[in-house]
Amino acid sequence: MKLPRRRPASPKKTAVGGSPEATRAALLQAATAVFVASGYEQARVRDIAERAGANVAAINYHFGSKEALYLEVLRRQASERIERYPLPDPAQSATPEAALQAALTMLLSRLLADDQRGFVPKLLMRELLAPSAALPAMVQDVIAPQFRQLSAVVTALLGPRADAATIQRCTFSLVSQCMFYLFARPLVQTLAPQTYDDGAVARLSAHIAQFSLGALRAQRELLERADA
Amino acid sequence: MKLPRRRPASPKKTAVGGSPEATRAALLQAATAVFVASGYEQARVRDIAERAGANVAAINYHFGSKEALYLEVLRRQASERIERYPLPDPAQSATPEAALQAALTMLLSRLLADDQRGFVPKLLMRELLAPSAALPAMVQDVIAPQFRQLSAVVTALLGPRADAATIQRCTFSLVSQCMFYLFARPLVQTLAPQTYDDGAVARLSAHIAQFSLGALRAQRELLERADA
Amino acid sequence: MKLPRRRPASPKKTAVGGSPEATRAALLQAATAVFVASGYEQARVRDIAERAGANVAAINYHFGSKEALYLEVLRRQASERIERYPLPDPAQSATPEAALQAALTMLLSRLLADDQRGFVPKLLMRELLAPSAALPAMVQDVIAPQFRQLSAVVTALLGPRADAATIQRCTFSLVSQCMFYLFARPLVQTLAPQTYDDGAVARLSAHIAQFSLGALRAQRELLERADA
Amino acid sequence: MKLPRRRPASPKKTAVGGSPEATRAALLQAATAVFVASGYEQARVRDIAERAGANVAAINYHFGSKEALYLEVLRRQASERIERYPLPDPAQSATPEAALQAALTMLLSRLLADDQRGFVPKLLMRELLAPSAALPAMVQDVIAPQFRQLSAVVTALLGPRADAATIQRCTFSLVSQCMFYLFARPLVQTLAPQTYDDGAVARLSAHIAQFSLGALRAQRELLERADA
DNA sequence: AATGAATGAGCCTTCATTCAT
DNA sequence: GATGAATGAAGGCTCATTCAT
Repeated sequence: MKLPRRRPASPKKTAVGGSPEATRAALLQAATAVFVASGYEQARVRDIAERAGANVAAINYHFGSKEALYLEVLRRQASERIERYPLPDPAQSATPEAALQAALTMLLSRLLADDQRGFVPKLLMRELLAPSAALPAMVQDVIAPQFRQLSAVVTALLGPRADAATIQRCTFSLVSQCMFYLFARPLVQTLAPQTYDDGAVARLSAHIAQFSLGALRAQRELLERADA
Repeated sequence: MKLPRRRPASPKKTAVGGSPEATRAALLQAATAVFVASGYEQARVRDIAERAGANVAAINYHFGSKEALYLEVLRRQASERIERYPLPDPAQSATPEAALQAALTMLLSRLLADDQRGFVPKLLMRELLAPSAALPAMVQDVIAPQFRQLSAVVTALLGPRADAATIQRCTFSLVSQCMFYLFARPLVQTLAPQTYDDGAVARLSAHIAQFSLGALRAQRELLERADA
Repeated sequence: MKLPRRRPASPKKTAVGGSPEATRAALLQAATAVFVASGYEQARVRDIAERAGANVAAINYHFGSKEALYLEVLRRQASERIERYPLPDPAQSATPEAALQAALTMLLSRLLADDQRGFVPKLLMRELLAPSAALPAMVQDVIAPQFRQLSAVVTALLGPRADAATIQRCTFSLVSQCMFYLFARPLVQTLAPQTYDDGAVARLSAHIAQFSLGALRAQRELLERADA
Repeated sequence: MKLPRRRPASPKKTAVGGSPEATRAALLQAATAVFVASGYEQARVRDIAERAGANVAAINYHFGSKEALYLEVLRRQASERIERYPLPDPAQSATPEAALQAALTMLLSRLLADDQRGFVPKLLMRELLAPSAALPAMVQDVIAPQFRQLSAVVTALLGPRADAATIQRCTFSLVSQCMFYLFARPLVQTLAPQTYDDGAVARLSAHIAQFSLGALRAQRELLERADA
C-alpha cells in the first residue's frame, strides 16, 4: 500500500554564468586551484563545487568522479603549460652552448614561473612525492620530451666519445639544478630568501648554464684524454 | 579506475610487553614508519596504534594529538640523525677536491640509503612539499650545518675571488644534484630504472664530484680572468 | 565481502527512431524489464531511460514520476496477460479430473514459463513481498478469476457435501503447490537443482495433479463418511 | 607552517543503558526490526542507530559494516527461531500419521507465528525474493534439516517402493502448502481474510495434514499397484 | 596508566527530480 | 515535444578524538 521514498521537489538556482559549458569550465578551474593547494587526497569536492558556484553533484555529472576530475585537471594543465613554454628548437641556436642556455632558461621558466599556469610544477611535485596512476602519463608527455632534447644538447657538448650512461648522468645533473629551486623552495628561502621574477630566473639559468658548461667541457676533455 | 595512494604497508605489530615506557616508544617507532610511508595527512592514527600493538587512545594519552605525535617524531628523528652522523672535519681531507668527494658521498648516502636512517630524508621531502611548523627547526638543525660545510669546500675550490652569491649558487648546484635522486626518484626510475646499492651510490657521487669539479674549476678561471 | 544485489543486467538499448509515441512505448518496455529484475526500490530510472534509448527526463515527462511509471507497467502487464490467456472453459474437459489437470498445467506454465510473459508472476511476487497500491487491482483482475475457476473444479471433485471453508482450503492447497516453484525457486534450486522446460513443467503438474486428486478423493470420502 | 584539519572536540552522550554490551544488543534488535520492515537495501543505518539510541558510527565499530550487521542479524534470528521451535522427534510419534501432523504444525507455527520472533520468516521471504550471499547458509542451517525430517516422514508414509524423485516432490507439496500462507498472505487476506492465532494455525495444519495424508496414501497405492 | 566504546563531523557518491532551452 | 544540465537530499563509511572505567 506504500510506494516509499518520493523525492521532494527542489527549487533551482543557476549559480554560474548561465552558459551551458560554463559550469564545466568553472569546475575545472576551481579544481585546479584546490588540487594544487591541497593535493588530491586533501582536496574536498565540496570546496571545488563551492568555488565554482556549482552543486557538488555537478562534479560527478561532468567528470564522473573526483579522481577523473583530477586526471582531467592534470591533462589540461600539462598541455597548456607545454603550449605556453614550447621547447626551443636546438637547430635555431648558433652553437651548442647557446642551445643549452636556451633550453635551461625555458626549463627553469616552466618550473618557476609563478603565473596562473604555475600549477603544473606544483602538481608535478605532488605527484613525485605521492605518485598516482597519473604520473606515468605525465612523465611520458611532459618530462620525457624535455629530457630527450636536453640529452641531445648534452651529447653535442660532450662530443662523440661520450657513452650513454655519462650522457644520462650529465643530463640529470642539468635537470636537477633546475628542479631544485622548485622542490627545495622552502629550504632555499630559509637559507637565502629570493624571488623568482623574470630577472631572477634569467640570472639563475645563466649560473646553471655557466656552471654546467664548465662541467661538460671538463668531461669532454676527460673523455678525449682517456680515449687517447 | 582507482588511484591507489600508498597504504601503511604491513601490519608489523610491535607487540608491547607491558612496560610503562615501552608503549610510548613503540608508538613513536610505529608513527615514524607510518608518517614516512603516508605523510601526515594520509597517516591514520589507528594504523600507528595497531603497528605499535597499542590502543588508539594511547596516542592521545601519550602525545595529546596526532599533530603533537608528528612533531615529536620529527624532533626525535632529526636529533638522532645528528648524533649518529657527526659532520666529518673537512680539514682531514688532503685536498679540497678530496673533501668535496667525501662530502658528496656522505650526502648522497644519507639521502639515498634505504635503511632505518632513511626516514629523515623522506620526512624532509614531505616537509618541503607541505611545510609544517617543524620545518624551520629541521632546516636549522639538519640542513644548514651540512650546507655550511659544503659551502666552505666550495669556497676553497673557487678561490679567494668568489663572491657570496656565486658560492651559494654553486653550493646549490652541488646539493641539487644529490637531492635530485631523492626527490625525483619516480621520474628517474621511469627514465632510467636503477637501484641504489653502495656501488651505485659510489658511482653516482663520483659522477657528481667529477662534473662539479670541472664546473668549479671553470668558474674559478672565469673569476680570475674577469678580475685580471 | 560484498552482498551484490541484482543489477539491471545488460545495456540493451532499444534505440528509438524519433516517433512521438515510440519513446513512451520503449520506456514502458524497458521499465518492465528493469522493475522485474530489480524491484521498484532498486530499479534506477537512469537504467530504464538508457535501455529505452531515451533521456532520463523523458520518464517524468511522459509518466510524471517513477512511481506512476511503475503503476502503469503493472496495469499494462496485467491486462495484456489477461487478453492473451483467456481462461479455458472447464466445461470443455470430459471429467473434473481432466479439468483439474488442465487447469494446473496452465497455472504452472504461466508461473514458471520464462518467456516475456513471465513478467507478471515476478511482478506479482514482488508485490506480495512489498505490496503497493497496485496489488488489490492485480489480485482482482488476475488472480481471483483463476482462483474461482480452480475453486469450481475443486467443488466438483469434492462433491455436494463440501462446505465453503473446505473448498477454499483445498484450493489454496492446489495453488500453493504451483506457486511454490515460483516463490521458493532459490530454495528448490539449492535442495534439488532443476530446470523448467516444457517437459519438466509437464512432469511437475502431473505430480501435483496426481497428489491433489488423491487428496481430494480422500477428502470427499471423509466428508461423505462424516455426513452419513 | 600549517598542520591542518584539527578535529574539534566532541561532547559525549551515553544514550543506551550504559552497559558496555547494551549498545551492541540494542543495535542488533533495532537492526532486526528495520531489516524486516524495509529489507536490506531500503534499510537505513541511520534509522537503526537512532532506534538503538546509538551513534551511526557505532554500527561500523561493532559490526564493521551494514552488510556484516545484516548477516549477523540473520544468523542470530535463525538460531533463535530454531531453538524456540525445535523440530519434533519423529520417533516420539506413535504413527507416521501423527509424526506428519506434528511436523506440519511445527513448521506452520514457525512460519506464521507472529510473536517477536516472527522475523525469520519475513527475512526468509525477502531473501528468497532478492537472494543475497546469506541465503545459502540460511538454507543449509534452517531449511535443509527441516526438509530432511519431513522427507523421512514422507518416506515412511509412501512405503518402500517410493523413488527419490517422488519423495522429493511430495515433500515439496507439503512444504509448499505451509509456506503459501506466509508468502501469499496479502493474496489470502484479499480472497479470504483471516488471522493466524494458535487456533487458526492448528486448524490450518489439520487441513494440510488431512489433505496430504489422503494424497500420500493414494500415491502409495499407485506405487504398489504399478509395482505389482 | 591505559583501554574499549562511543561520538560528531565530514567525505564521496548516488538518485529522482526539475529547469531552461 | 524532448533534452542536457543541474540540484538537494540522503546514504554508507572513515577518522581523530573523548569519555567512563
